[in-house]
Amino acid sequence: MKKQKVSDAVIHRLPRYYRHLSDLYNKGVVRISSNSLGSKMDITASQIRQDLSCFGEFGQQGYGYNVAELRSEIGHILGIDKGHRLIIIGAGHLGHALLQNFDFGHSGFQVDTAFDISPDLIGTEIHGVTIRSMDELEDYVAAYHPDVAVLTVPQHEAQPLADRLIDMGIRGFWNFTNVELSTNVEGVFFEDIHFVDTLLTLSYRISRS
Amino acid sequence: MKKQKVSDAVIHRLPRYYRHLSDLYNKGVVRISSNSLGSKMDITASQIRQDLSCFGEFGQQGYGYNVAELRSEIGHILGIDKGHRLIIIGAGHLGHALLQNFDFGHSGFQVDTAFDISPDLIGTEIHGVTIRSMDELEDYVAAYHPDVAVLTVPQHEAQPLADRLIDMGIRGFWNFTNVELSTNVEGVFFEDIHFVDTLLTLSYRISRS
DNA sequence: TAGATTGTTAATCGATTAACAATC
DNA sequence: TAGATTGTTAATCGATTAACAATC
Repeated sequence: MKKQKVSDAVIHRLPRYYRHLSDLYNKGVVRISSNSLGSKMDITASQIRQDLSCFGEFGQQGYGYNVAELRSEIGHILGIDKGHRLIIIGAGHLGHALLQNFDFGHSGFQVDTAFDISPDLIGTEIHGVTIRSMDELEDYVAAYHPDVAVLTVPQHEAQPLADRLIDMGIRGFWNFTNVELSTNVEGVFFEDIHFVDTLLTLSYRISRS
Repeated sequence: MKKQKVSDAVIHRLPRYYRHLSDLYNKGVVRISSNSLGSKMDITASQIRQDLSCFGEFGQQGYGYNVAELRSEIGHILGIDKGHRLIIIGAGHLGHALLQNFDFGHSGFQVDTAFDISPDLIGTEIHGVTIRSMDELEDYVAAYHPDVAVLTVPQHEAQPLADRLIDMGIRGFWNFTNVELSTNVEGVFFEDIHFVDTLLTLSYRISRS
């Protein structure tokens, strides 16, 4: 096992490995070689073995990898078994959609609660999750210290809100507003979902074919 | 101007350039050097000049780039002025959220119509867009040939639906289901939004800090 | 003109692929 | 045992950065 900094390229492939292995697992496939997994995922066998070698030795010569085992190892590397907890800030259409459709448990996250400013929503439940007033945010975070905040708020509120939450100790942001968040606090991570960017990439591709 | 295949890395940075230039433009900034833009975006000036050189010469020695002009050039490269048209398939929570919150026009797209199977939704309007029955899909696409389909349908329906739409002539898919779509038809592009993957990346990062 | 900054060529760095000894 | 397939080292490829002549 090599012990070096794991590159972003590798990190971004991990969820994809996990997804494909889960797929095989659900189909009842027991073992797979880097070669077959590679053709399924359309990457080289070399790359798979190289990627995995960042984290350990999970295969067996002459046999390949046990699907259930490799899946669980990668899940572990991704922190799926850490019991991370998150709060959702903004229960508008998008927050609502996430609460209703997204299987957080599947990624090892537990949704603690949601916050909104709308009096109509405060006190109601969506998919078993209580919507609280933004006024309770400070107290709630202080009492239960969730790990991650999901931001589905208006664009201009995102950065000041993130700064507030970082002060309260939140370490991860799943950011659905179309701004790039930043901080100089160590150990805080942002995952920005830029819908616009992906649509523009698509626009680029269909524009020149 | 070099004329080679533009790498994926470059293509994925284009929307980000566009976003930052729009930002500067809205703030009234008239000119910017690759150096200042680089520090704003946290990339090297070299990379910016190298990236832009794939598409033409947009700057002026000793001056830098005119913000409005460069923004408009990149918008043009991205196909923002092509008048692409799209349809939304699935008007559940997520489709609804996109219709209500997402400014398609901003990316140069026009939302033609949406489709759903729910009798409660069919015939209603969301944000000025009519929801039609899935039964009308074939006829509608044949008559108006939209360019892109947004898929916010259940996972297992995504690939067969995509195949159908490709047959009808759709060239681009903005896919919000958690499966990787594929086809062997030439000139069809998929932009898969994997919510799970990004959340798992975040999980990875907060798990080891 | 002098200073600034481009576009491009060359150098470096890192990521992907190939090769192969080790071994199940 | 023979065949298959790993983990790792070496080779290649491509992307990023540095350098600089051209020139506004």
